[in-house]
Amino acid sequence: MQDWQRTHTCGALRAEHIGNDVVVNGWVRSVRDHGDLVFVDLRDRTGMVQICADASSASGLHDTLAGVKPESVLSIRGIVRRRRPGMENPRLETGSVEIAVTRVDTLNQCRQPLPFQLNDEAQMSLVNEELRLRYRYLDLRRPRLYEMLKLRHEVITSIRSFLNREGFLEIETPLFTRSTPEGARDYLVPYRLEPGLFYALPQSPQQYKQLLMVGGVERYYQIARCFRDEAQRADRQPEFTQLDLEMSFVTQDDILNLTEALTIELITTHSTKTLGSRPFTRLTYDEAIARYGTDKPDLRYGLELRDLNHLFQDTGFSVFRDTIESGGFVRGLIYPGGAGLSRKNLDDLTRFARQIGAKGLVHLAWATDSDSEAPVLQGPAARHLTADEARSLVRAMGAKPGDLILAVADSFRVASAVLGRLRCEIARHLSLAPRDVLHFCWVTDFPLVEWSEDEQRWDASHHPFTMPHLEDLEYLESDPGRVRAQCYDIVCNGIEWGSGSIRIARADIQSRVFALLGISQEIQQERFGHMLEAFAYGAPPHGGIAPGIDRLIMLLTDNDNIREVMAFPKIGGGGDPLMGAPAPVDASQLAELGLQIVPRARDSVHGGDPGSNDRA
RNA sequence: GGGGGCGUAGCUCAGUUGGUCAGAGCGCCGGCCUGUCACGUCGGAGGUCGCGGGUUCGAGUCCCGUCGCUCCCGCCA
Repeated sequence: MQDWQRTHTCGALRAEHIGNDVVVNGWVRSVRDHGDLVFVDLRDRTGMVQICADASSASGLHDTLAGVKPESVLSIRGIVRRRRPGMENPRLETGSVEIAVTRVDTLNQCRQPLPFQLNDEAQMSLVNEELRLRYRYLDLRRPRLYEMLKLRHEVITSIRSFLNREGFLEIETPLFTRSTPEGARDYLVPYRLEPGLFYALPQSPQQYKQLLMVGGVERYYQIARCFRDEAQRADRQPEFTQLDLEMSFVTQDDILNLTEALTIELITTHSTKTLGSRPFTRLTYDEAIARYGTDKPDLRYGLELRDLNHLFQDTGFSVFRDTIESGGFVRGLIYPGGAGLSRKNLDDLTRFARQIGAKGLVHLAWATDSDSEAPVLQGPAARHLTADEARSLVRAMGAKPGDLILAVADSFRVASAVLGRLRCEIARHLSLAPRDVLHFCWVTDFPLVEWSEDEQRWDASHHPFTMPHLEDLEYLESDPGRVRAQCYDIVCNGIEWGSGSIRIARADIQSRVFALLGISQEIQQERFGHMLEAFAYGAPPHGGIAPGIDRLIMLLTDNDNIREVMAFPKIGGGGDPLMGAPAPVDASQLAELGLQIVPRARDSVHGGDPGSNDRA
């Protein structure tokens, strides 16, 4: 053992170590120089301990210590001693003791100044994220980041332990695979041996896991990296991690029950948060849209949507009547206590509704000095409603005096979507969602296909291998829109955490679905021939699910930014400011791959702006 | 592809109608300080106001363009 090597970790020292001759290694968090007395806080991943030197008892060492720079790496030898009475620091685990230094080894002096003050959490929460990611190795020294990485590791460990107990095999699948034009844009990898051919990075291991089922594995899982070249959001990254799992000889309920048991174990083990419901609430897709206006409802609060068509069939208010006559819907939502909202607040809500696609937003404030027998409603639409209509409206909505009733008249889809978004907005304004509750629910029975206006064809709402409900099979050709899929999402607090389905394991059904999706025999064979062929050799009934690991850690740590729960995330355009990726490659590499770069018409390939953001 | 926000010292920010507006806090450098833990205190250095162009006697400020980050819509089977 080298004499600089530690005998204890910084965070481990306690009163019981008083008198011990110890060596600790770590990073300097701060230096407090009092002239003839100097304190250094030394930090490793286990915690922090105070080092103390004074001029009389340790003169050369005192000078060394006083000159050391924050974030330098030191080895400190010394005697653990009790702090003087009144000088204990209750905010430190090691706060009852300190180390009286007898030797200082500077293992690595830190260059100054630092790009940001990583010992100041208040400031770090404001520091430009690109800068933090460019110096991610410094950012990661913050205890908060270490705790996140540790939690992520422990959650994944629990997942493995649970699924191993349940008889699953963890199996790796290839990262170099073939492009499938469905779904998101692929990341492509050129094939050197035959220019013009490309691998694609998998958007998910979907096809491989199904082939594992055909291969008789029966229970598979993987902590799988997935790649999608799509626009980013606060909760999306070009590469992200899913718990991918698949099971054979199971029904939808088997998968839901297993996933639910796993989820409950993860939450109760790794969080102090309360589960919103046990067993998890189950909603069909139709119910979710009808009650919450979205297929990923936040169930931590009520505020359900209501249908109002039956009240306004013959109303004199033409906006409502015309919508209903032309097959549309009038739907409503309550803003509790919202009658007192200012004109500006109401304008903001209306603008918000328009932004999402509503033609307008009807708002009716119930004056507090009127009762439910003769409710006085105020708002631009109020004069169009009869007293009877006002009375039945407040009853149907379950409103109270002082509430604001919001209504949208449009197609069922648009009215629901707009009010669903307004529902979240209202809950945010009123802080209705408790931070310490995780309300998981299942949303089931999604439509198998959705009509795409853009492409004028039916589109798979999950993916083309999703099994229809057997009792709906007869409508597959005659009325595709009413066919429900054996498909499910697990949703938590308004966030889609994972989705899955029972897969089609019969070639005849698969062909009918492909036909519905407008995928010709030729295309079927070209793109999915390997799958169809596999299914013709004895495929077991199977299905699975893929919950997002990153999103789970976000939920557990109250982060709304996915970059905060990954060690080395990418910034907006998919760039990595630390590695400098993506980057140009040598002409010889391109030549070997048979690739030629065609500059964009607008600018040169690397015609960036030299004044900003260039790396040292 | 579209919309909003941001870009001034190492970091976080202020800078009004264009005219001592190149500023603050923290950090950094130097001095002093024996009980601090957001140490204190005295002094100092540090700026192509993202970049380019325009208007003007004069631009951090106004206009045009551009680059970057960020949030949202589209997109993400």
